[in-house]
Amino acid sequence: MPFTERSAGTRASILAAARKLLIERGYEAMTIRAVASLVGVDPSMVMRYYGSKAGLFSAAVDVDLQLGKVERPPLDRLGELLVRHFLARWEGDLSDDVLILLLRSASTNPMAAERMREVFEQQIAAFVARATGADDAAYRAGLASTQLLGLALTRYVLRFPPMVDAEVETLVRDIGPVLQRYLAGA
Amino acid sequence: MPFTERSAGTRASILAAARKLLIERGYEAMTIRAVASLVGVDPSMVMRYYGSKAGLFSAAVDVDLQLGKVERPPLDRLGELLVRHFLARWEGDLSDDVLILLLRSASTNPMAAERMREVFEQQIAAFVARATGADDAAYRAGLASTQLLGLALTRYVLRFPPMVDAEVETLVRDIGPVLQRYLAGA
DNA sequence: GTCTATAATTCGATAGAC
DNA sequence: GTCTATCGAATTATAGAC
Repeated sequence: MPFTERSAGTRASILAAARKLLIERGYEAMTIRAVASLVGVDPSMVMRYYGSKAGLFSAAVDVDLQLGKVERPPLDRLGELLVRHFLARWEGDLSDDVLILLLRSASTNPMAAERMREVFEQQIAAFVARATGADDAAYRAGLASTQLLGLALTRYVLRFPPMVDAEVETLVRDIGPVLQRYLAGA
Repeated sequence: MPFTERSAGTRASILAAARKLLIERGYEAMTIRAVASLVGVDPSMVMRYYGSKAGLFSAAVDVDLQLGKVERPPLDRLGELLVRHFLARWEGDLSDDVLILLLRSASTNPMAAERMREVFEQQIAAFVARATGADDAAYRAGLASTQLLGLALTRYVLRFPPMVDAEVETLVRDIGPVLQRYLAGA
């Protein structure tokens, strides 16, 4: 990389600003100019660091679900643990979780949709296969994804009042068993 | 309406073209120019008929879930009937169902997200209240929406392979009971 | 590394001829 | 009703001075 030590901080700030704009207003509103203005640098710097708007976007939506943290789960509590894991990530500072912004972008941006499929295959489906050893792990992971992404969609993106108002423990109580059924049910 | 008989066909064609572009490429790509070009009329005609891009968009995302067709449902088969109803709508020509394009648009467009909340309250929550009479009908409708929208998202928008490949009857078998639980469970 | 200046597009919207 | 012409604004991206 032809960049010095000094630029590392600016590069990280640009990435954070890009994520912030992506989350708040979507891909098309994440303009090079807006990102640069948010960081307080010149737009040409953003181009220099990330090559193009697409390059910046790609760097911004690199997501790690950290499902490794749910390692060695008891098979009969898998559903509950999974809802908790995702809700815990999402309930903090939203800027921390890239999955939400990827979700928002994926509806209108082919690059984001492709990345979404990669995340599903390499992280979610792989986790389910590892944790359950089921022969239909991919389909089970798919079912679980419908529920988890549907929850993220209605609570954080579409903001349906009943889903926004629901307590975390209520959601764990109601959705946990469904995930359990999808992942380890008969 | 200051428009003649003759214009009705063109007006409908414009709306269909707008929906097509919205589904395929999202809101920002649904330019007045692109819509006009698709129909084969002058861009100024689109402006004349719908006033603005926002006006065209509003007209394009007017959605009726036709939940009236699921009237008088047996309470113990509510979940199955609902999955079937939505899958039947979605499995046909996608251009027919406006909910998918509204879903795609809602992630990046505030107008679409607001419309989505209206659809939820006036059609889904209202249906659940009518069919179950539950005192927490709004929350139950919210839970059901997470599952139904999550299914639409992964199968038609993100196109996760396991969800795309799944047979309708398989989905009804696996997701029906979950909706049943959300809508009429203890 | 940082900036100015600008090229090259594309868009929504308007005015007005016919 | 249909069209041409165009304005004003915004964007990505590049070239090049310092």
